[in-house]
Formats: sequence, C-alpha cells, structure tokens
Amino acid sequence: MIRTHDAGALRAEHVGQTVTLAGWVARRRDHGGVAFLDLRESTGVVQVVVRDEDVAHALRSEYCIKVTGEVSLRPEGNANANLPTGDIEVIVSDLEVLSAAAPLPFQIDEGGHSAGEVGEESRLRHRYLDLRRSGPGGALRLRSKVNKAARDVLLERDFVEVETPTLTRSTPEGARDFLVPARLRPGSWYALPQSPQLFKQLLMVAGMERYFQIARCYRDEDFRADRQPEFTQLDIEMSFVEQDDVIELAEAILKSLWSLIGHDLVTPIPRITYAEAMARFGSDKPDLRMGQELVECTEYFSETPFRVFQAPYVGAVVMPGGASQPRKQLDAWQDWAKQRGAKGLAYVLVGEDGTLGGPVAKNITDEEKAGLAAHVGAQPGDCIFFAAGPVKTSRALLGAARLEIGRRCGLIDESAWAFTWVVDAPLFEPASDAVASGDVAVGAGAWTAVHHAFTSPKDLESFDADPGNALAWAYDIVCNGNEIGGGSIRIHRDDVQKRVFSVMGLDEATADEKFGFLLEAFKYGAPPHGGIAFGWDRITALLAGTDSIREVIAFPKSGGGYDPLTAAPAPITEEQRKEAGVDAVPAEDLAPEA
RNA sequence: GGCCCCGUAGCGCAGUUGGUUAGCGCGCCGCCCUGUCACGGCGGAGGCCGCGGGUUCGAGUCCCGUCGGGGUCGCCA
Repeated sequence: MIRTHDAGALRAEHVGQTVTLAGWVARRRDHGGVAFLDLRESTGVVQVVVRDEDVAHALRSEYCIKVTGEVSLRPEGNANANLPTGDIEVIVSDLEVLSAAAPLPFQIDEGGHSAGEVGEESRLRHRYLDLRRSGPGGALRLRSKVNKAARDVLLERDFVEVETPTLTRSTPEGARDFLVPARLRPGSWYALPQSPQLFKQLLMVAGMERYFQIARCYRDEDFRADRQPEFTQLDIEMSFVEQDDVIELAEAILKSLWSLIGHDLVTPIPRITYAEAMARFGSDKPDLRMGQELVECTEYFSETPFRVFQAPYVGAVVMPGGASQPRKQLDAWQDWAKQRGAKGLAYVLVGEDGTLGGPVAKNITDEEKAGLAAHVGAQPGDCIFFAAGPVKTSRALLGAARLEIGRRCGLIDESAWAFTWVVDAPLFEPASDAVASGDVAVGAGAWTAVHHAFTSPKDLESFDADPGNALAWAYDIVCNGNEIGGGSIRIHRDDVQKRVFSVMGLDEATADEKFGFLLEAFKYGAPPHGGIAFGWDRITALLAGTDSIREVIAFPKSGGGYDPLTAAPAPITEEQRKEAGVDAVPAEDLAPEA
C-alpha cells in the first residue's frame, strides 16, 4: 500500500509517529508561510500542515496526493471538535502529487457556503465525482452492508446463491421486454429478464430447495422517480414451504437489514388482508404511519336524495382542520382529483359550531346531516371528502386523498417504520379491467392473473367456480406505504395449473408456446414451492433515508433511460446493424415470390 | 401518451408592467497573507439567457414550435 495509515483513523495516540497518507485535497487554507490541507479519503479527513510555500501554493482542490509526515498534537486552542481527527494534525515532511485535478464541474466539498444543491443531471454526468462526497458515497457503502446482511441470513440457513441468465426468453409478466438481437440467429431476439421468476422455479424442480440471488431485472417501461430500466431484486425461492415459512424468513431478513440503521424491527410483522387494506386505506400498500382511515358511507346514504351519492360505493376521508381552507384551496382539491381521472372530490365542511357547510350539505337530508360528522368521525373544524361511484376507483381516489391529507397536514410520523404484510390478494382480476388500464392480458379469457399465472389459489377445489372471488397464496410486504417485496406460493400440480390457464382462456397449445419449458419441467416431480422478491433499490433507499432509488444505485439512468455519464443509449454503426441482424426479416414474413 | 414546473457564467440562483452595459453567492485565475478549519484581503476572467420561428421601434422577459431535465397521471411488482 502506498499509505501506512488511514487518514480518518488518526488520533492523539498516534502522536509522534511518522505516517504516509494518500488521498484527495478536500480543502486548502493557504496562509502564505503555512498552509492547511484537509486530506480526505474513504475513512475520513485529517488536517495536514504544509510549511513549504511553493509546495502548498501549487495544490488545488481534488488533487490526489501522497503525504509523509509526523502526527502532532495541535497547538493549544487549535483543536477542531467537529472532526474525529480534530485533536491532531500531520506535519508534512514530503508531499507528492499523484495526480492533478482539472477545475471541477461542481464542488465536491460539502457543508461549505456553496449554497444550493448540485443538479442531478450534473451529478450523474460526473457521478465519479459525486460519489467522492460523503453522502452519495455513503449510500453505496450502506448498500454493500445491506447485501451482506441479507446474504448472512440466507447462507446461515443453507440457501444456495445461483446466477440465472440475463439473455433469455421473454417471461410472461406484465411489462415490456428489453430485446437483444441474436447475431447467430438473424431475426431472433433474446429478452432481458423482468425477473428470474421462471428460472427460480426451475431451480426448485432441480432440487436446489433454497435459492437466492441479488438479481438484476429489466423492464422497458416509462420512468418515474422510483423506477429505473434496470433494477435489483433480492430474489428467493424455497421448496416444501407454506406461506408462513416464506414470511418468517422474510421477516428475519428485514429485521437484520433494519438493525443496520439501529432500528429494532419487531416481528412478527402484522398482517392485513388485501380486502381490508382496500376498504380501510384505499390502497394495496397502505401507509400505516398515519390514521385518517376511509369511512364506508354506502349504507349511510342508501336512501339519499342526492344523486351523486346514489352509487355502488360512497366513502369518506376526514381532513383535520380542513374546514378553514379558503375556497381556492378547495377548488384546488377538485383539480387534484380531476388529474387522477375523477370527476371531482365532494366535500362537506364541519363548522366550529357543528353545522355543515359546502355545496354537498345542501343536497342531503337533515337526517343525513345530523349524524354525518359522528359517522365519519369528524370534529368541528374538519373537512370531510367524499368519493362516490365504482368501488375500486372511488376507494383509490380516497386512498390518494388520505395520503395527500397526511402530507399537507403533517400527519405522517416521519420517524416511524410501519411494516405490514398484505395477504389474501385476489387470484384473478377481470381481463376487461386489465385491458381498460392498458395491461396486456395473458390469454384470451375473461380473467387475468393478478400476480402471475403460477400463483397458487388458496382454495384448490373451487377457485374456478367463482374466479372473481378466488384468493391467492400471495403476500406483499409494505413499509411506510412502499411495497418493498412480494411473492407467492406457486402451483406445482399439473391439473391445477391447467385449470388456472383455462380460467384465463389459455388453451394448451398457447400455454405450451409461452412457457412450455416450465410446464415440461413440472412433469418431473416438481416440489411444492414458493418465494418472494424484494425491491432491493427501494429497501436500500429507505434505509439510506433518501426518497430516490437513484441515490443507492452506483450509476443510475436519468429520465428516458438515458445515462448522462456514458451517453447511452447510442446509435450503432451500419456494420453493427448488419452484423446484429436487427433488420432481418423472419422467413415466414418473406413474400413467397421474393 | 396526457397534464404541470424548470432551462440565464463551471455550480446554485436573481432578473420589475418588454427598455440602454444581464446581476448575486460559491467556484475558477493572479497577487498578498505563519494557526486556519465556511480562513481572510486586493484584483481579474468567464454568458448564443437551451434551440428555431413570431409579435414589437426594442425580447432573458410576451406568443408558437422544438429539444433537454424534473414531477405527476396512464403504464409498470
């Protein structure tokens, strides 16, 4: 090693020792005859004293240097209590510039009076400089610890870490695939995996029994703040297990992860059913750091003369103190609701004296008014928001309103870690829902799988008699309103799988074409199995205390899947194009005469 | 794909009802400075105001288009 000591580790006990350090010039304070350098490397910062004016004067920010000198106690009154190394300094006897630095595109040294944050685009373009800063660099170091913590738990339990292909065949999940041309088979394409789902099931057939992988996954969808075209899952699959076994393991992992940041995660984590989550919170990933649950009002308004409330579902959510919102604010709520595709957001204001105000109050009966505040749990001064219409969309609107109320009114306990399992998800959803929402329905039937086509029904006997009400052995783990993982017990019986396909309108030939290799594998003594996949980027972001998963990815992409650092994606040459076979026309598409 | 916001010096930002030479902080460059740690002092350089068109006597400012970035809904485990 070029260095003999870590800069950040130097303490008073090292006084008198001659040390050699290597790192970067974080800051330079040049007084002419004496200059102070803050030497920074991965372990921390130490003050270096240079008395040779010529040497010090030539140094600039982020020069990579090697210094040799004696560790000395700082003169009386010159200690810096803000620095772990603040009691000492290194008096330089020799300084070598290992590598000079050009003027920086942005300032690396933080905490100064450089004011505003550096823009994300600039940070990503020079990510290698961004990562020199303690915050961004620390996030990656945390991620490494998170990986280790999970591996420790899994390896302790005899899990086998297996790498699965990233050049594969399109998997039957919902998202669009990234495609890679196959040079040796012009016109044919690999797909990058959306997840290792099918491979991990094959590994169960292979008798691995306990598999895991920190797996890169690829989905070609539009981007959001919390989405990247490539992302990471902690992928797990186990044989001979039931739902509770998977949940127990998942909790052990999560407990270990959160202990990294000093939080004692109490297990078992509470569970609520999907139906209950939707009814109480209008979400399948409820944020339990706040109250303001939805209140069912369908029954309450069953005889109402107000036409808007003559609907399959009427629900409410209370905004504390919301009655004092100015008219403009209440109008803004309407716009907010419309942006979500709703007609509006009906509201009733509860006056300080208990009288009800707002347009809706004029349309409901005196009797309805009398008991309303009590029914929804509103206090004088509150605002009650209503949604009426189809159950699903109305609850979704109220669920979004609940979160917005939480943000605006500061009802969310930011220090809390609110975990919950959401269990008993429906097995199927009407295919019309999926199609209406733009989803690609797998199969031609009236129903499509909510999770995926291999998720086991809870009731193996009667699920296909009433698909709309059939429940799945599927479970999602939710933290602070984020779905951080989800999984299911899979189907391992041929007959059950066929019946599921049948509900989805998949005939044998189509099923065979789409995932024949899996069905074939299942013929050879497939063990009962199930698993879970964790959203590794999101989990790490939560642990790092950052909103964006980009912060915990070494070289993330910006919007549109663009990498500001490498400028990928980029055009290819004509030769590459030809060689890759991008433009090859499949034989059956060629005109017979041609 | 829809809607909203932002593009001004290397970075972060200001820029009035449209008005002459476009400012501020940090950074950068030069000189000075022997105990600083957000060091300090003096001086200096640096701008196609994203791009294209339009309105106007005159556009950083108003209008249209376009590109880039961010957010959100759709989509996406």
